[in-house]
Amino acid sequence: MYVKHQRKTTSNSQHQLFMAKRSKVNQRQRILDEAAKLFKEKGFAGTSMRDLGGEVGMEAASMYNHIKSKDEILESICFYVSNTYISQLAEVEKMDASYTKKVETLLRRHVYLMIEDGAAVSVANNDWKYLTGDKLIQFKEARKRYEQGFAALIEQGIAAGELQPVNVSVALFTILSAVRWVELWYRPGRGISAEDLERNIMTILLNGLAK
Amino acid sequence: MYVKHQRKTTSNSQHQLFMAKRSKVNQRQRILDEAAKLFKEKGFAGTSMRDLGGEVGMEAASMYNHIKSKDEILESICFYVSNTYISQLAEVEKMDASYTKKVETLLRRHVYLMIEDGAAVSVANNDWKYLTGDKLIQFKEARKRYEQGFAALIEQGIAAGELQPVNVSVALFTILSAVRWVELWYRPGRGISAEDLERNIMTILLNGLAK
DNA sequence: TTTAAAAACTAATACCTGTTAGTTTTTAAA
DNA sequence: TTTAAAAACTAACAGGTATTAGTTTTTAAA
Repeated sequence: MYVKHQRKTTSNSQHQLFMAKRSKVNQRQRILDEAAKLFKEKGFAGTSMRDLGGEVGMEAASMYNHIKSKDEILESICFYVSNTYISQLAEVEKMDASYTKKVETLLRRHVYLMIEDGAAVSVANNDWKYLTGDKLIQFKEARKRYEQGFAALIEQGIAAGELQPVNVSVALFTILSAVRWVELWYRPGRGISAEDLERNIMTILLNGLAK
Repeated sequence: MYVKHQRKTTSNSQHQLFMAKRSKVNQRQRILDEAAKLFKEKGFAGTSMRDLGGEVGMEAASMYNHIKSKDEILESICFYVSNTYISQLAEVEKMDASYTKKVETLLRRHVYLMIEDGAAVSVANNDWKYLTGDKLIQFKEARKRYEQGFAALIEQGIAAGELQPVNVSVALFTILSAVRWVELWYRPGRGISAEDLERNIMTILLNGLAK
């Protein structure tokens, strides 16, 4: 996560086939991953560095060889999520398709990230408020950018007659919230596959519950 | 809130027209109200008793004349919300109406509580995890009871052919989540009235976004 | 095997936490 | 005006917080 799928750079030394198992970047990543899980479970303020150290298998103080501060951990997680969302928006905006299709695609990716990275998404959704100073401002701006881009798609869909003429803000937030339970509820093996889950959500939001 | 609309009991002494402005119950209620606002804003773990005292206009220690502990504040808020939800469910279950109408009514009341008591609902939604021991178990049970009651209405609606044959759990959580943004977003004077808000949400969830 | 950097440790820092004890002030009825 | 209870206060507690400094161990290349 956060530096997703970053692979070991094969060294130019022939003697070294694999990088150290405990390289700086990997340990940092482990700390971020465990932090996301713990923050999701107990909240940022409810998680101590000693808790986190316990989970990582390291003294709290030792983690400072890999991270700058507790705040920096939160920042890394939050901006990984916001950057991912914004990239997805940018990709969809470039698509050559109907607005319905664009909304559907963006929503699908939105849900997909929740399934893939539930803990990080949860932290970005719930603990962003503990960001401070510039970082707080930047995060709010990023979120606003995503929301406005998403809203624009809905608005254009309505203007083109593809979507119901509902209040755009209400539609946007209803959609974005409607999928938030995924992060709380979904676990593989809940009796429903990720595909079925996506399809059901799409049906409800696009076609409604009533017959 | 929590002891909603409890009115001053007119004393049997004729000399006393009004109760003291700072009676024990009122001060306690003020503490609970300010706590709900603060917990919503900064989280339970992120709010100190000194923060709360500052907001109430009282030393932290002085509040212990009115409350038992910080945990008890959280319990009062959470159970006020869960009790309200469960009463609403019980009322709707007694109704003589179609399942669509029942689902709609329950959802309307659900949204109404969010509009009326956003801070308390927010705390019950986000900070319940800081409840401990019995209280945590009881709260989870109450939530489960509400969710199962709500799910039963949807299930019966599907069985009666009134609602789309979607996965009941997905429908339930999509609906319950869909309205959660109200607590984060809605403020009177946002350019949309509570009635319009309710109507728009109902339209999207019952009829869908697509035309 | 030597060497030096990286990553772990222990100990200590200054500060913040919820809560209690004891005291003073406020309130409201006698 | 007296009295007693209620509600505020100050001071202190024991323990938790993130973080730093200094030291030892581990790692991996020379």
